[in-house]
Amino acid sequence: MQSKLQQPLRPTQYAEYILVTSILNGTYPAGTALPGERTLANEIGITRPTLRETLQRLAGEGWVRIQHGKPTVVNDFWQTSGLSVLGTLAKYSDFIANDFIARLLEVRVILLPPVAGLASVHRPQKMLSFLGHKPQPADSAETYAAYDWELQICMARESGNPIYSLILNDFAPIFQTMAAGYFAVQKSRKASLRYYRNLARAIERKDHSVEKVVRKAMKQSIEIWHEIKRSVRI
Amino acid sequence: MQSKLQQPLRPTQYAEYILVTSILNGTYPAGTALPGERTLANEIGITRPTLRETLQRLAGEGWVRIQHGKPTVVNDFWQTSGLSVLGTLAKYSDFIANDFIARLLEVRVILLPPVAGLASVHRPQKMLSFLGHKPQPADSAETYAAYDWELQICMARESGNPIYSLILNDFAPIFQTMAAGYFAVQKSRKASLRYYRNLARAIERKDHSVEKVVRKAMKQSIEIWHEIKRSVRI
DNA sequence: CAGAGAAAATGGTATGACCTCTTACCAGAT
DNA sequence: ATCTGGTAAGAGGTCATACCATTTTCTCTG
Repeated sequence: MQSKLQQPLRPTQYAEYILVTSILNGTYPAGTALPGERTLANEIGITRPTLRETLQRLAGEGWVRIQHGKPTVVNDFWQTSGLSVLGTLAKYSDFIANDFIARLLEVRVILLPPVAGLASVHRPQKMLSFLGHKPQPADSAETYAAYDWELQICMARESGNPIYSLILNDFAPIFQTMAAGYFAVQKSRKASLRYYRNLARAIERKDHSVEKVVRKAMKQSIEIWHEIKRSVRI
Repeated sequence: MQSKLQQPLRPTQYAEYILVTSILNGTYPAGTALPGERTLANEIGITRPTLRETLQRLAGEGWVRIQHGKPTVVNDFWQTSGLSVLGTLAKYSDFIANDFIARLLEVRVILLPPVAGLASVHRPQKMLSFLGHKPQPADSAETYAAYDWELQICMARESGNPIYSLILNDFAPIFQTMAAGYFAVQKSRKASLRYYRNLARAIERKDHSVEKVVRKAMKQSIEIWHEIKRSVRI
């Protein structure tokens, strides 16, 4: 799979592209020093202020460590970066992003059921009203993708713990790319409709079965995703 | 509680401080447009390139939305930011950070047990060797804080799912500030020692009791934390 | 040989000019 | 009166260059 279509990128975006790919492909290995800003800007073909904007941004994400007077060094972003790298990785290296989708879905199996449980206890009416206008069987993949994402956002918000919202926001870029392919398959849309219906019923029952319903649906979505990937590769 | 002692901040850090606090205290409400870069730089007392570095960084964290030609607008960071805001919030507004610690601990109760379970299955020997050199009862609070943090990092790394490491990295800044106060209390250190011992035994038993042990310890840590906060307020 | 100081390297900031995009406004055509 | 196109203003994007601050290295001196 190729990287995103590289339109005439702005200098700052081009610099980010060059730096990130160079770090990922080993041109600038973790632990080594980056060339000086002056030479680096010259190599990339942009000016130093422009390069610095990009460097500051990458430093904020944990890719590099900038220190006054010392050379800027490349980090092992597994040890220094936060979830925000997922967005950048999704931008510039799709093949890595595909590996991450499976891992992301695994995390979701752990995280979302308790979140749904909290939301169903704190704000059951909000959840039910959202589940009330679920998509129709004939709706497009985009409609399903948008609705499914909004449902997760809704659960996180109504859980009462804002941390969950922040985590979800970091998941957004990779999730969006995944959802397009996922909901293009009819089986996924059908499964999701069942999930939405079962979830609404569980919330109405108030018998703490919400977590089980969500966990089951999340596990099933992993299986469907793997099926899709298999069928695509053949 | 006051904000961190503001040393002679560098212009770029000063700008970040001004902007973040101004957003948090409502000077620049979410949804409104920020003053133009030229006037804003003038107001803060720095130059435009310097301001831009800060703005780019804040935009990367989701505080503002920058678009070519249009004014820069302030975001509702609950809807746009990722976990990385926790670090910035911890920097500039401790009172909010204190609210977050409780929420962060709640998330940890959900997240860490499964992570520990995965790590104990994938790399039991690594976990046991790490648990082998646990701190002594007489060690300092700093020693406990460092060890406890490294244990979490170790579990995330050995879980086999790198996403967990990224999440933990985002937790780091707030967790570090919390650990200092937490492990200053002897009860916390004793409880942790029991936890480390029980965890090692559970891993050796290989009977899937690891998750329960970790969950119990995490819940207890919340109780202890609340006790500490109560005693401090009186 | 050791220490102090100068020089080099590197990141940090400042100026000011110019380019590009977006928007709003206005004159002209329909 | 309405639509269309152009034009100007405002905002962000980039560039060029000079200078400041910190760190490191090397050299000179005692």
